[in-house]
Amino acid sequence: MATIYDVAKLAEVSTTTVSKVLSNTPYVSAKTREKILAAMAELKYSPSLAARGLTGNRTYILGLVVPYDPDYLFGDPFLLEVIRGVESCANNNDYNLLLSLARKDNQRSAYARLQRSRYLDGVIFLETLQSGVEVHYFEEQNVPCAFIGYGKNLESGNCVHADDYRGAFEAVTHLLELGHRRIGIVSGPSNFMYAVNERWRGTNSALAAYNLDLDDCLVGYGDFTLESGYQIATQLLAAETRPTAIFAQNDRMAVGVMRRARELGLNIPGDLSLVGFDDVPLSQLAEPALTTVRQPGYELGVTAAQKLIELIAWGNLKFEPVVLPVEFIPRNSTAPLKP
Amino acid sequence: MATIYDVAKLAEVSTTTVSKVLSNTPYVSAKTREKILAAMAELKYSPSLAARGLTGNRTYILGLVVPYDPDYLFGDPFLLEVIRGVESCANNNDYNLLLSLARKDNQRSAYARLQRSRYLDGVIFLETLQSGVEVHYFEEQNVPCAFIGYGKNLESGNCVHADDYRGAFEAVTHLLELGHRRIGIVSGPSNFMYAVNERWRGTNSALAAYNLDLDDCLVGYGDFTLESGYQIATQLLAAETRPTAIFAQNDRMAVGVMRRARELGLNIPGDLSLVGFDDVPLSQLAEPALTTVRQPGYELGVTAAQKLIELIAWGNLKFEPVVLPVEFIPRNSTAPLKP
DNA sequence: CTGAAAGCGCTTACAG
DNA sequence: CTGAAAGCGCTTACAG
Repeated sequence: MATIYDVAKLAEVSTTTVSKVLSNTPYVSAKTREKILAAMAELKYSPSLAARGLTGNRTYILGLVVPYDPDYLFGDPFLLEVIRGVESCANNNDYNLLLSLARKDNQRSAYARLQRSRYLDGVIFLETLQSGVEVHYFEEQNVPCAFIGYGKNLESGNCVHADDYRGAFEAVTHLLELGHRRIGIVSGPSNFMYAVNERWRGTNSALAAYNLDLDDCLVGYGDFTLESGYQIATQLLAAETRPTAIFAQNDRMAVGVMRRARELGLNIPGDLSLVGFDDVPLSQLAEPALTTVRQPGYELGVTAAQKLIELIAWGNLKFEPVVLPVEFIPRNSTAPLKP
Repeated sequence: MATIYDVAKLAEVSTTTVSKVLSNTPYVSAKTREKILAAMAELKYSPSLAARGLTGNRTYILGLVVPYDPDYLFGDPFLLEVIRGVESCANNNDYNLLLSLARKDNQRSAYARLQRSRYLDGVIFLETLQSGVEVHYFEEQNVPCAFIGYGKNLESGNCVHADDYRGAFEAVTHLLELGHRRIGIVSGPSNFMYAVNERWRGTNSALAAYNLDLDDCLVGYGDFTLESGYQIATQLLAAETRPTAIFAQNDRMAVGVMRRARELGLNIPGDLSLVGFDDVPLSQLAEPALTTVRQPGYELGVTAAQKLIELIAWGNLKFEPVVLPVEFIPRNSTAPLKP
C-alpha cells in the first residue's frame, strides 16, 4: 500500500509538494505536477483517509441520519429514493456516505458518538416524525448540516423540501374542479411535522378559493400508514353524508382508503374520487391507478447533498431554504362528481 | 473536544493505560480503570476514529456495497430490509456503515478508491444481477468480506443466503397438492444468479416427486421487474392449453402476471393460481393477497454483518456458508384446481 | 515554486 | 499492573 512518501521518493520531490498536488494547490509547476501524477498512477496511490482525517482537515465522509421508525419509514420506497439521491451526489463529489438509522432508544448515544469521533465532514438529516431533537450535537460543534424537510421552523435555513403547499393545493383544486364539494381529508399526524401543516395550508387555500369551509366531520388524522388510512376511511365513509371525494396526505393512507371503499362496495372513482401524495410505486400498481402528487425523492437527496458539499467547500454553515417543485399526476382514481 | 491526553491527565495516568481501558485489555487494576472511566465520562470523551484508523488498527467502518441497478433493485423494499439488518447489527457492535451504490460505469474506480484508502474494516456485498466482479479489490488486500447471496460458486464460503431451493420446492408442491399439473414458471434471468438456479432446482424436485416433467412451453424468463412478469404472462396465458397455475420467482413479476390475468378476465385464484417469492409488502396489498415465500431480508442483513464482525474480531478471512430458512405464506391467490 | 519540520490523536511493542 | 517513546500517513504554517 503506497504512501505519500513512496510517491515523493519516486517523483523526487518532498511530501509537501505531493500534498499540494493532492489538494490542487495552484502553485506547483506543471512539470513537477506531472511527475507526481505519474508517480501516483504508477504506485496506484490513493491517500489514507484516516491520516487526512487526523490532520484535522477532511474525512470525506458525509453522514445521512434517518431517525428510524419502522412502521412509518420502512417499506416506504420514498426513503430509498432519497438515499439514492444523496449517495449519488456524494459519490460524484468523491465523498462517502455513512448511513445511520438512529433508533429511538439509543439514538442519543449513537449521534453523540458519531459527532465526537469527528468522523463526518457534514450531516444530512432526514426529517421524520421522530426527528429534530438531536441535531444540536452537530450544530454545537459547527459541523455543517442539511435537512431534508422543514427544520425547526419555516424560516430556518439549511433545509430542502418539496412544495407541499402547492401539491396539496393542486390536489384539492383538482377535486373541486371535478365538481366535488364534500371532500374528506385524511391527514398526517397533527403534531410536529411542517410538511403536514403545509399540506393543510394548501388544502385550505384551495377550499377558500371556492368559498368552502372545511367540515370537521370529514377530517381524520392518521400516521401515514396504510392501516391508519383504512381506519379513517371506515369512519368517514360510514357517515350519513359521506364524502364524494377524499384527499389523503400520502399514498399509503390512500391505498388504505381504497381498500375500505372496496369492502363497502364503493366504486373508485365512480362513487368516490381519491387523491394521494408522494407517488410511490404502489400508487401506479393500485387498481385503479392512484391520482397523486409526485414528491421528488431522488432530487431532494441530490439537492441536500449538493448544498452540504458546497457548505463544506466554502466553509459556510448556512444556506437558504430550497423548495423543489412537485408534480400533480392525474390517473384513474378521480372522476367528475355524479349528478 | 477531549483527547486521550486530557483523559490521561485528569485520571492521572498515562495515555497507554487509557488506551488499554479503551480496548478492554484485562491487565488494568479495577481502581485505575474506574478513575479512567470517570474521567472519560466527565470529559465526554470518545476516541477519534481517524487516529485509531491511522494506527493501523480499526476504522470501525463496515462497507455495504450494492451494485446499483435501478430497475432491478430500487423500488424493491427487500433491499431496504437488508440495509436495515446490516445497519442494526453494525450499530449494536459500535460499527458504522458506509453505503456504496456502485454504478455500472464507475464502480471499478469507486471500489478501488475505497479499498486503497484503507477506510473499511470489512465489506458486505449484496449480490445482484450485476455483481461478483469487483470483489477481488478487497480480497486481494485481505479485507474481510461477506456476501449476501451465493458468491462465486455454491461451495464458496463467506456467504449467507436464504434457502431458495426449499422455498421453490414448497411453492410448487403447494400448487401440486391443490391438484394443478399445468404449472407455468416465470423465472428470473437464466444467467449468473445462483438464487435463480436454486429456485429452479427446488421447482424440478417438486415436479419430479409427482413424476412430472417440465413443459418448456410453460416457462418464461424475466428480469424480476413487474413488466417482465406482465410480458411473460401475456405469452403464457395466450397459449391454447394455458397453465392453471403459475409460480413466479419473485413477487413483482407475480404482480405483473396478476395484472395481465385481470386484463384477460381471468379470476385469481378461480381460473389461475399464483405463487410469488420474497414477500415484499406489495404482496399483501395485492388483490387477492399473494401466496408467496418469505425471504428474511432483515435477518440476512443481520447475519452477514454478524459474520463479518466475527471475522474481523478473530482475524479470520473465511466463514462457512449460512443458509437462512424461508417461510411459505399461503394467502388468497391459490385455490384447488377446478374439476 | 519547493521543502524541512512539527503535529494531528491514537496504539503498540518494550521496559519496568 | 503501568508508562515512555516511536510511529501510523497525512497537512500546514513557515522559510527559502
